[in-house]
Amino acid sequence: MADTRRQLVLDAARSAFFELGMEKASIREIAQRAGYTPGAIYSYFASKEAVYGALLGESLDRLVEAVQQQAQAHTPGAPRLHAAARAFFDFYRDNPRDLDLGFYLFQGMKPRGLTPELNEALNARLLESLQPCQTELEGLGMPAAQALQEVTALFAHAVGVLVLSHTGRIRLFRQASDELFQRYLEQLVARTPAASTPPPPQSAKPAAKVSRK
Amino acid sequence: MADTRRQLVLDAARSAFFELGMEKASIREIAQRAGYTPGAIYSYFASKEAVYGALLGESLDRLVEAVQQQAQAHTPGAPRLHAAARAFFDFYRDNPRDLDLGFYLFQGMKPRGLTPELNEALNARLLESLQPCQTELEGLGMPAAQALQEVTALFAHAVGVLVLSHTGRIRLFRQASDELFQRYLEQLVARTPAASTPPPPQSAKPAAKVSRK
Amino acid sequence: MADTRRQLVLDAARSAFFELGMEKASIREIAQRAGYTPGAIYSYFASKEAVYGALLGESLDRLVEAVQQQAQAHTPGAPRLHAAARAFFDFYRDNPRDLDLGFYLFQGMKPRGLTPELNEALNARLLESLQPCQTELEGLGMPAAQALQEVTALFAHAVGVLVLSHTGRIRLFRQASDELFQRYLEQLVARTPAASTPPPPQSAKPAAKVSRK
Amino acid sequence: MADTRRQLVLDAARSAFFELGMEKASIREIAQRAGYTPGAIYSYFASKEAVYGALLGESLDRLVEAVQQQAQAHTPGAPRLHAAARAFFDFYRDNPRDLDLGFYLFQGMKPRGLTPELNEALNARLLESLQPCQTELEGLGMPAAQALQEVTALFAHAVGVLVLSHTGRIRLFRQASDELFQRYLEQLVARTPAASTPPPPQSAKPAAKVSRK
DNA sequence: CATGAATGAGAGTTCATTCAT
DNA sequence: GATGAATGAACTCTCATTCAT
Repeated sequence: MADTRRQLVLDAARSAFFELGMEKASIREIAQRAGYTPGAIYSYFASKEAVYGALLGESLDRLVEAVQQQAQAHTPGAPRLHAAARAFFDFYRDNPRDLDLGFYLFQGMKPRGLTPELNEALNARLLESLQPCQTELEGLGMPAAQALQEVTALFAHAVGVLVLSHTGRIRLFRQASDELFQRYLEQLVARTPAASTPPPPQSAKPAAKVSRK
Repeated sequence: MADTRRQLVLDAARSAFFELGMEKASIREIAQRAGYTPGAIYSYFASKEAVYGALLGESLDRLVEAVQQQAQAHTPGAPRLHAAARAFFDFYRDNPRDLDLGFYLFQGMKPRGLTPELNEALNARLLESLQPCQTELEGLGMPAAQALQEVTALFAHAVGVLVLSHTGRIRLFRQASDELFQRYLEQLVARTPAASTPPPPQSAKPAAKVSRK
Repeated sequence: MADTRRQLVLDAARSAFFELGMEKASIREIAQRAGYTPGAIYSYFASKEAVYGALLGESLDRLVEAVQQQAQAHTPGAPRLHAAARAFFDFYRDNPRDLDLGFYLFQGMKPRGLTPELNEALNARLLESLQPCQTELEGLGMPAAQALQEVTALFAHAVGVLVLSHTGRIRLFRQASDELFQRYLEQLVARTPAASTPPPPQSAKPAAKVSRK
Repeated sequence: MADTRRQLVLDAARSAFFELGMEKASIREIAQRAGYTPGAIYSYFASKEAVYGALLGESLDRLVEAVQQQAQAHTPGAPRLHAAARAFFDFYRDNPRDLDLGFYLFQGMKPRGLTPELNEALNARLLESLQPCQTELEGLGMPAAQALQEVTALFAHAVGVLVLSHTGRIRLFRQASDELFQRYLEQLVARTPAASTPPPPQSAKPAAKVSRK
């Protein structure tokens, strides 16, 4: 019951943020959309920043789910790597406000909203979203350390292309972001040992997890 | 004379922004640092957003100069490509506030600050900063169209790594941004036809310019 | 049973007030410390001001007890006068928040919290706390009317020194509050007729009570 | 010109505070009385607390002046001591809100409004208001150290009686504050060596100043 | 008796911007 | 060109209190 109403606030916050952007999505605006008075918001969240922390948490949940769903829908090996990486990219391409959310969190948030615990949880979800790529790269015979490097580079490339696309700067170069990312993916696979050879029999030992140790 | 004073305001704005960040660099603060009262700023700039537009223009000027200086200091071919690309990357790595400036422009700015004319000028400078890379890739035998693709990807990759680094997210992966970008550069050179072979005699025909036509 | 719970709330209120001061000791805070929700407080008290009224009642109870205990522990006459007066002074010196409580009542409270009945009860307790001083002064041969004057002055002096001490203003004068009050006491005794002569045989007629008639 | 308007704000603040008390004298209320919008107040004062700091400063100025004026109107010695001490007492008896002002400052103010410099200045004024009493006591042959003790005690007594009077508690004792304070003064003079004898010829050496060294 | 949810009023403060002088 | 004063709208957040359940 309380969760339902908290969700109501969160939905209002998301809609406000998606329509108006960060600057205009004030507590007043959120409250109004939720059918509340401003003070009521503080029954559910300790501060405005906390609202955005929760919003980002949701966003990352959706991301993780999108990636895992796509990964499971494909066979292991290069196809599944493609699927996972593209799912990550497509998620933000199709939901650019979720990208904004992530940027905002790490730029403007005050310590109160982004507690160490929340930060930890958000980081964990981010790593989780990239875990399928790591797993597949290792499944293709890439050593764990190198796979981690490649995943990081993949993440960076995706973010870069998305930012260019989101800010419209990519038009300067008359390039399409999809193709750009696609080409990067193909180059990555080309660099991967077993990618062009038939995949080895399913390894009994599970791939090393992406983790901060 | 008027230009001198406008520059004074701009210097004050830069120092305010670099020290205090976007949120705290108010018109009041800028005026005070320039030795003016708030109203006076509006003699030189139409709005706060216009100030930041001008600030970004300056920033891109410095970027272009940094890249060209590094490019000229090296021999043509792969070494010069490296130099130009790294100069681009290092500029933002060493001056993260300039990166913020670029992001801010495309996220928070009202139309009033980013007029089409200014936008045009800013775009032109951005392309100019990447022109040396384009030139070198073509010098290494890469067709102009493909070189443009690669420059775009290079730009995207740099931005992605910089964002990861700037937001601290790269620590999650225990990776160093310099190495990450360096590796990308090496892969790019490896993909380039004449890069490992001795450079062909200086082409009489100048490389196609990066442009929006 | 209901009294027990009311006492629970009162204990929570006292701890909140003593730790956080008047401004920060909100109904929310009190409720939380009592293990209740804010609304529940209103089952026991009509308003926040009423809580503080009750708190002050308790405080005065403790004061009366402290004074009486000290007075009984000494022989009648000047020593017992000293003991009673000092007990009054020391109570507030050692518990400055109780002093705040008294001030708050007469400065910020709305009529609702300080009903005439409560006011009556609080006044009665205050007079009770000073009764031992009155009794002793009369025991020393001072006429009742004059003793009342002296008790009033003693009360005023104690309050004055306490306020100076509590607000730190006494430091301006490089004086110690204890000595200041002690000197006043000694002067009072010196003014009292029989104070230096042996006390007369215990009067059969009890001393006139401090009262508002 | 700016000073005139600052004074306007200060007058509005004083009237708001005197009529409504501290709690209800909000920035909005002050601004309205001054004919301003709330934001305009911050052109003159850094914070609400700063307004009250200035208000107290004014109050102490009036106090100092009242005391000095009364002192100069009387002959030196016991009469002038009486005059100065009574002027101090009467000032707060007749302007009880000024007493509130002083209490508020040292109880609730945040550091921002009560800077060390302001605190210093306020303390200096307070000492200044008591200086005439110190001077007269020394003129009556009292050693400087003892005179300081007596001035402190006098100050404390005055404050105590004023508080009792202001909070109405004095009625409990059916005493009049004026008489109470008057009697204290007479006792003080009686304790003073040369007070009943004709005053000595004007001392060439000026009396030691009340100071914190 | 107690909850939990919500209100409504108000708090202090900030800031880009305007405009008469 | 520059000032200085002021606006007006917004901001986040706090809190005593109410009331249906």
